[in-house]
Amino acid sequence: MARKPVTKPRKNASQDRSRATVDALIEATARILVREGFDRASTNRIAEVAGVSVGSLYQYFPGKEALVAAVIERHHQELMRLVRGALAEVASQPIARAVRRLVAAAIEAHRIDPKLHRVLAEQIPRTGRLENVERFNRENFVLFRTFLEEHSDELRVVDLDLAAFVCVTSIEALTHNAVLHLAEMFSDDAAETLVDEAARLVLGYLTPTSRLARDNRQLHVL
Amino acid sequence: MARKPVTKPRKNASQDRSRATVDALIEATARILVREGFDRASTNRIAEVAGVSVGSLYQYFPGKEALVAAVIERHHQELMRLVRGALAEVASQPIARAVRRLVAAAIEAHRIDPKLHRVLAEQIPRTGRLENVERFNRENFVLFRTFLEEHSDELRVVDLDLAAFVCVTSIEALTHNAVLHLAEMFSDDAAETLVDEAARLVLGYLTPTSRLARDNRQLHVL
DNA sequence: ATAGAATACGAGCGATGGCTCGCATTTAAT
DNA sequence: ATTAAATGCGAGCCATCGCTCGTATTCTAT
Repeated sequence: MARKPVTKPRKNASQDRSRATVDALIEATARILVREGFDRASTNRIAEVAGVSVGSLYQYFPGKEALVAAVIERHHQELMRLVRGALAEVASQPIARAVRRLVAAAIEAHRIDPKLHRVLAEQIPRTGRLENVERFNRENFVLFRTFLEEHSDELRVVDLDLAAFVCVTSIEALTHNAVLHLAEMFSDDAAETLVDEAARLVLGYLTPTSRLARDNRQLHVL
Repeated sequence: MARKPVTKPRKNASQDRSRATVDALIEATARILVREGFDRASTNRIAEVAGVSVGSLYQYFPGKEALVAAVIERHHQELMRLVRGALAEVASQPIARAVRRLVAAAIEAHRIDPKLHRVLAEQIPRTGRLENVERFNRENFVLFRTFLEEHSDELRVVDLDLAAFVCVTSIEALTHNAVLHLAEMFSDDAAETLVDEAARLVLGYLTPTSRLARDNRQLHVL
């Protein structure tokens, strides 16, 4: 096929080549998922879009599920980087400020790649090996629970597990629905309103009324 | 095929026969969805389980999607019967009581057929004709919004659309996650705790602090 | 009893999808 | 330059799926 069997030593090594193939495959999977949906994401099509043959695909991935799982994994890593960052940054701040920041982070996270997020949430069968979506929320739960522990003196709730469940579930659902249903027309303005509302929701739930009133006053001053 | 071409006039009429076929098909679809998942629910398999031939299936349903849609529809009718009932019953009560009752209804609804609910939520591609799931939540939103309107004097929120979105989303997510993740080991006791928490969450969000304190006192007395 | 309408049947067509396997090309080592 | 390992290729196998259509059965009306 190569007219001139070019003897010139080519570029980089074999490990790089295969890595590129793998990356191309994951990227292609993501693109197809976003642009054509889960159903149209056949292994043949993925390979084609990746500019790679099906055979190569099966050298690196045991099947379609693994491809999708890789996409999910990559996406979740991005999200968690954001969330973890916000949590660290906020760990020692008063709870009112902290919660606001965390909600903001949740929204940011959902705005990273909304279309992909939507496909993953709506079209991926959460069956077999693809139930990892749950693990993702588990991690959020654990992180938020430790956050609550460190602020337990500011809270009125007793059962921290329960409280973490309530908060994480609510925030996730709110941001998720907001970003996905309002879709593209989700302005920075709308985002701010949502942060206010969500923060008020979980703060009212977490903190004693006295503290809530005081914090509200302080927030308005700032 | 019939050994004795029994001349005895049989029972009921043709309309009943076809109705039975349709019912059997819907029921079979639901059963397969629950027991084997969306992927294994092929039209052939559905017909087989329904004790009916594929041909008959296609006389009453234009395709697989329609079958699934019918199952969804039936399930949602049940849910909405519950929700609507609770809302009517509670329309004129003070908001603290009302919200508690509504949350309780949401949980009841999710406990009707959790396994089916789970499959519908997790495995059905929300694409094409099957996006009706969203319409369902739309209705909840509208119902709850009018509820808020009628209690607007008891609220501190200004934007009722926004408030309805926050409440419906949170309650739905909480009950959904609770019932599905805790699965079978979701005792009546756990349900009660959840009602408390969810009610506290949205009441704290909806009502002014003064009213909240007063209502809490009242609830404890009762 | 008979005819025609309604209902049911199920073998099989055409399409698609996941995946394999034998062979080609590229790279690294000698 | 030679060789073996690594990597890539893609036609095509096999299974499944959604769905059609010609035929058989049952029901209603007369």
